[in-house]
Amino acid sequence: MTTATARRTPADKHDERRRALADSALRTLGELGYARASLREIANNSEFSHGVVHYYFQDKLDLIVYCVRQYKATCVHRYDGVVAEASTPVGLVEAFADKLVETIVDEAPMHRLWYDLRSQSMFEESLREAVLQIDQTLEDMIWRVISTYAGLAGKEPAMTPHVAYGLLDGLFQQALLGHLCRREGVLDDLRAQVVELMPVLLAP
Amino acid sequence: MTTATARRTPADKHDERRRALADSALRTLGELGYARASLREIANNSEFSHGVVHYYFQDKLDLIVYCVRQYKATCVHRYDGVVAEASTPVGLVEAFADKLVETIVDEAPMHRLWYDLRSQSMFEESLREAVLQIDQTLEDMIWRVISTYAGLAGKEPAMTPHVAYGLLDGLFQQALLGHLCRREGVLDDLRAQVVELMPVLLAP
DNA sequence: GAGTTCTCTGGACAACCGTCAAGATTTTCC
DNA sequence: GGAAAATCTTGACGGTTGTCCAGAGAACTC
Repeated sequence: MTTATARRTPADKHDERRRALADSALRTLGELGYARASLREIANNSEFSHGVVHYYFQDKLDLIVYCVRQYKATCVHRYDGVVAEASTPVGLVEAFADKLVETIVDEAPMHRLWYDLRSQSMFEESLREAVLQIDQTLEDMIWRVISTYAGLAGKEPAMTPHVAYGLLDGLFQQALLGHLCRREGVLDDLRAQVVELMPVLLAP
Repeated sequence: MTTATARRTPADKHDERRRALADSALRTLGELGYARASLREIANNSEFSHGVVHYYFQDKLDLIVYCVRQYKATCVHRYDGVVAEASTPVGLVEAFADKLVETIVDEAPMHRLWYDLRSQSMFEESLREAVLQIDQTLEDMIWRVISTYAGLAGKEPAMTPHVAYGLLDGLFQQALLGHLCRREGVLDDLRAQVVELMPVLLAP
């Protein structure tokens, strides 16, 4: 009770603990993937013991889904700055492409985890609700970029948000795999690809 | 030795056995995914016992990689007919879009397995070589469609094979997930999306 | 048809998994 | 400060996994 930050209720503390545990789990999940990250390994890479997981989460799937949702929350506003600070169409596109590249460099483990989970949801029905929600959020995020870009260019988007997201996601996924394989030039390629693709997404 | 087909060497028979085992394994893998398909489950869904796997394959990963390569071989010529029979640009595009939809309907388990394995290769380095090879083969397959399409239309492709494949793969993956979630209209959407996208892939 | 090689079975193994619960430890509250 | 509630540790459990192996069975050679 010595600091001003100690004014939290027990429920808040409980949530805070869940977040901390999920944070540790995300690191391990990003390193090992969904299948090979055991609860013991997750706990080992954290300050907790392996039994505490079932105090804060019902089971492994509950933990995973919570982790994924938490990751979504930190991820969804990554391009807000790009949108806010852009003043020209070309400037927006280049800042966006740079940010995509930066994302791959800085957060490759998190994103391979995301693709892992999305693939798992094709088999595991209980993952689908969370995955579809996150996918929708990412689509919205991309759409904020594209509609802003269209506004700056004085044109209309030529595609639905869903299609635009699907196209960009395809390129991003390809670049992520290439980056993890330490292929030369994939990041520059991605930047160039995005700069070239974005005008195509607008109606002439 | 009563039939004409019995003229195989022991080595051939060994390979044939490997193929049969891999065939069974592919079915189970398509149903359960890479992580949850155990060797026992794979053997149970086949005519073999679980011990025989290590007679024909070094370990689980060896089996998986062999399966993936075998799947590639059956998959890589799926669109050859479309390319061969097309006589007009629009006809090619529509036949191609139809075939993509048919692929999702008929072979959803195989394709979710493919995306599962590609995601796993982001974590497991030993999978990458096979995955990159297959990805390249699929890219070549797509490129045969697109370059034929460009020829029929009397234009030039506006993108590299890599980019074109990335874009289409993004849409395909999205549609596959939607199909597995039993979303209404995803297949019709995919068809329309492809028909709309293909002209964009050509230079004006 | 005996002997050799190939093929396959089924059980055993050590390791690991998710889950749980009993009890130790800490925190909270009066 | 002591009771009550919360948080956490530790060890155990039943089950599953990949792998290995001794030996049964089949196929082939001479």
